[in-house]
Amino acid sequence: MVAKEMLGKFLVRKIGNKERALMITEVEAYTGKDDMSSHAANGMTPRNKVMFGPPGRWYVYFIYGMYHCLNIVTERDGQAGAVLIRGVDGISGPGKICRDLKIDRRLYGKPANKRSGLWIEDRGGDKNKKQETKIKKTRRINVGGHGKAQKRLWRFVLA
DNA sequence: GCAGTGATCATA
DNA sequence: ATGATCACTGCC
Repeated sequence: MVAKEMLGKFLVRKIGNKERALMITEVEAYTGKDDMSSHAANGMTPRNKVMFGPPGRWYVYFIYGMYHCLNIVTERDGQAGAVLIRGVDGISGPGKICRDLKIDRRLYGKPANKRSGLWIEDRGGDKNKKQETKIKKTRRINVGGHGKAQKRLWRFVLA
């Protein structure tokens, strides 16, 4: 699973001429119709369609009337799947990350690269391997759905 | 524990 | 057009 490989990498946000790089500490994986807790569980809609597209693009959605959440598409074109970035160094909670980094629907469907102003860098080197042992797996937070999907250990946290 | 808040989606 | 739901947060 791609999700845990993202732990320890850096989320870099460019605002104006300033860059902020924050280590990713908490993620959750979501897939498609085999995952009842996923936005993509019931097929493609205008909101989730980027999840079905090629990987490496941002899936940003607005929720509860006041927060955005940031995901990156991870599965091959045609296969729904994304990883929700729930926590970075110094900020915990997907809503707060988007608020602090000024992430909103304008990034929806944009690629993760410098051009879009939001991307991921691997600055870890060998450190990542040591962190492997410190990754905790838990159930996902606040997901709907039922049974098996809720019990999946698809939340990964860096200790 | 739960209110606040509005887009999204199924239903019609 | 309407109503239920929601991958959240902050305050109680």
